[in-house]
Order: sequence, then C-alpha cells, then structure tokens
Amino acid sequence: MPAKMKLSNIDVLGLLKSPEYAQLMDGFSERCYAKKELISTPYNENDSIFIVKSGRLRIYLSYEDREFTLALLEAGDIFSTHVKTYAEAMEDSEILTADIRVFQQMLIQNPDVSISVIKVLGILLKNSINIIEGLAFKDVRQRLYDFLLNAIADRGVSQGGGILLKLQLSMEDIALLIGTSRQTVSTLVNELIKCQAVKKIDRQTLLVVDPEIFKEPSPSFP
Amino acid sequence: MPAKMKLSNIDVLGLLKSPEYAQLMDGFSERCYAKKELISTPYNENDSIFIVKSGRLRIYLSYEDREFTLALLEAGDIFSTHVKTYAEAMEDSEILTADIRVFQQMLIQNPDVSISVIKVLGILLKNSINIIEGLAFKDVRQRLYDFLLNAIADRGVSQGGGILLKLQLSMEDIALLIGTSRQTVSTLVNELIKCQAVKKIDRQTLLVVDPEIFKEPSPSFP
DNA sequence: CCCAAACTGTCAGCTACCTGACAGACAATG
DNA sequence: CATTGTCTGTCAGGTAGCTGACAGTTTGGG
Repeated sequence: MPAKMKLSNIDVLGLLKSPEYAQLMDGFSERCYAKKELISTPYNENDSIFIVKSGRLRIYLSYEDREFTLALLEAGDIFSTHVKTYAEAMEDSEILTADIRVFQQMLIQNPDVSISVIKVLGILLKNSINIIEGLAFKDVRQRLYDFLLNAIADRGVSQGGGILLKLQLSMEDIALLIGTSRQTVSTLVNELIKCQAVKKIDRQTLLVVDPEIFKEPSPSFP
Repeated sequence: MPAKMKLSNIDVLGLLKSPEYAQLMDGFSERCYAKKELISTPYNENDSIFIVKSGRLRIYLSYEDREFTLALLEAGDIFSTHVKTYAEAMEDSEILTADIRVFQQMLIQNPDVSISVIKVLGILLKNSINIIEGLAFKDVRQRLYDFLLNAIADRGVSQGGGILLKLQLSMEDIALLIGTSRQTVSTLVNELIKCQAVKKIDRQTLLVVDPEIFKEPSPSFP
C-alpha cells in the first residue's frame, strides 16, 4: 500500500522548464487552489491532465458518503482526470492543467514524451494493484504496517534511536488511505505506542523505534 | 467490477495482421499453453508483453495461498507482465509474446503505436480502479451484482423471458473475481434463484429474469 | 487570549463474512 | 458403466472491524 504515488523519479517540472519543451508548456495553464478546494470531480465534463507545481493534493474515490484515498500528490506529480476520481487540495496549491485533447496533440508532435506517459501510467497501474492486493488479502493491521513501511522508505529520516516520520496526516487521513475507520487506526497506532514500537512526538509526527515488527511474513518461493 | 478486461475495442489482432505492421509482428513469438499451465509469474526474470491469439487466460494476484483474479483475457486482449501478477491458461491457448525491451524498440520506430499502448494502459487503470471501488465500498452482494451486470453487458444474449448468460465459470471462479469465498457466492446465487431473479439453466449458464434488482442505489448528484 | 471547530481515545454492541465440515450432484476417464 | 475427482449447497461457530456515542485535547481564527 503506497503512501502516495510518487512519480518524481521522472522530473517532470524540470523537464517542462527546459527550452525544448517551451511550446509544449504553452498548452498548460496555471491556477491556484485553496485548501480543501476541489480541483476536479467525476462530473467534470472534459478530461484533462494536470501537474502539481506546489502544494499537496488528495486523489480519492467517493461512494455513498464514504471515501477512499487513492494517492497523495506533491510537487512534480502528474495525474489525469480520465478516471472517475475526485482531486482535492490538502493545502493551498498551484496546479498546471492541460486539456486531454490538447495534450494528445502534443504527444503526436513529441513522440518521445509518450514514452514518459507510458511510464507514468505503468507506475499508476502498479500502485493500483498494490492497493488491490492490500484490500483483497490483508487485514487492517497489515495495511497500516505496509503504509508505515512505505512512508518510512519515502520520507523517513534516520535519527538517534529511530526513524523520524513527519506524516502530515490525521488518523482520519490515514484511515482513508488504507480503507478503514478513524477509530480503528487510532486504536492500532496506540497499540504500537504501548508496545514501544513507535513514540508519538506530536500530532503529526512519529518516531519509529522498531520497523521490524511491521514486516509481513515473507512470501514462500515457488 | 469488470467481468474481464475486454480490450478488443482496439482490434489488436487485426492490426497486427495488416502489412504495415508486418515487421512489428516479427518481434513476437507464438506459443501454445495447455489448460492450467502458467504463462508467467512474478518471479519471471524478464518482463514481456503478450497478446492472446486464442483461448482464455486468468490474470491473478496471489498472497499466502490465497488468490484474487484481476482479469480474464480472451482472443485479442493484451497484457504486460511488468506488474507482479500470475497468468494462467484457463483452457488450451495460443499466446503471442514479445520481450518488453524489443517492444519498447518497436515503439520508438512506430510512434503511433504508443498512442494505442497509452489507451490500453488507460483501460487497465480504469479497471483497477473499479476493482478498488468494489473492494473498498461495497459488500459481497453488491460486488456479485456488479459482476453480473457487467457480464450481461458484455456477453448477455436477450431471449424470450430474460437474458441468457453463458459464464464459463464455476462458483469458485466467480468468488476469486469478486474477492470472497466459494461458499458465499453459492449462497448468494441460490438466494437469487429462490427469489426468481435468475433461473439456473445448467452449471455454466444462467437466465437472468430481472436484472433490475442488481442495480445499485444511484449516486447522489453533487 | 478565548472559544469554536477539529481532532483523538476508548468502549460496547452488532453483523457480514470467513472457515471447516460434510453430503450430495455432476463430469469425465478408463 | 463404474469410479474417481471436481463442483455444489448448506449449516454452525467464530471474529475482525464497523458504528455510534461521548469525553478529553489540541488548534487556530477573531
């Protein structure tokens, strides 16, 4: 279960700044969104692709007043609205947007860009499959552990006595990411604190003392 | 929840037969697989993409002796092994395979093909997200109903008194597709038969009398 | 600095679904 | 046609995790 769909291994923002993509860049328009503002919904008539310039977005599904977070995006990440998801600014954010038709036009003129697009889609697909694996096979505890392991790999900072984790997330935020209720996350995290595996620094940050206990049973090789 | 990832709206097989793709075709090699034979596993060292020429494949995830079926593929469908899935022949099948590196080379030489690849990936992604929606939000009953609705749209044949559904699947097969146990599917299907919503023709085929009761509560417009 | 709004912890039902078990139906292979 | 394996229906327990409730804490806006 991924903490977020980090796509920055392809340095999109840097790429777009370079002169050879100047004209490609023209297809994009920039806009600011305030915290909690919706950037797109499944009811948006025309598809578009967008790139996060600054801030943080949450991509989520919604169904009968319940929600499930598919991904958190940061500066440099890309997404497309062609799937029926919502995108919401978690803080004030700047977003570059291009209509999908315009973008397709760009692709035809810059065939090498399409290789990058294929890579990004591949990553997105891989992440989706990880989410399915979690939901189909694992209980809430293991999904939480997987989430923490990912967060450590992604943004954990080694420190005397453990790994510092500044998740900028509430219990509820985590619950939406791993597909469970706020209460269950709260209980499980406090269980970890009680058994000394993690220390609570403040509301937003944990110190992970022993990441070992998060590890899942290793797969049996065929 | 899709019955299968039908990708045939892009007529890949026809496309590959046409003369302009003759050289592209050269990159592919053909092989037959017997029923229940594995075509690829997550432990296969080198990635490849493959196209189903005939037969039926099951793409699935496995975790600690449990399985979850992501998709059923038929003639004309495409898949890539770059995600950690298993592919198994459900009946004797002919498969065209190309190494992913060779294929990437082909893409560079045929830029217009990459648009098709992007489309296929987009469809795969959309399907994954449908699966996530099912697992995250819906109970087993609704997942079964969604599966039946999809199957009807996909392969249902209108007939006096209902829609004929030749699913070539056992209760267990369905269970693996919707993420539940064999027993639960059996119970739910028999419940449908008892309340006259469907008639059992034989082991493999149902006659759906009233598809209306499968419909889920319509989404509240924002 | 104060108050409202947003978070957090915890607990007591409740229930959808899993598991294991077993008997009966069906299919296919010699 | 007999026999073996595969598929099906059903039931009785057990449990993970949901829901609602409520009190305590923290945060931030005015």
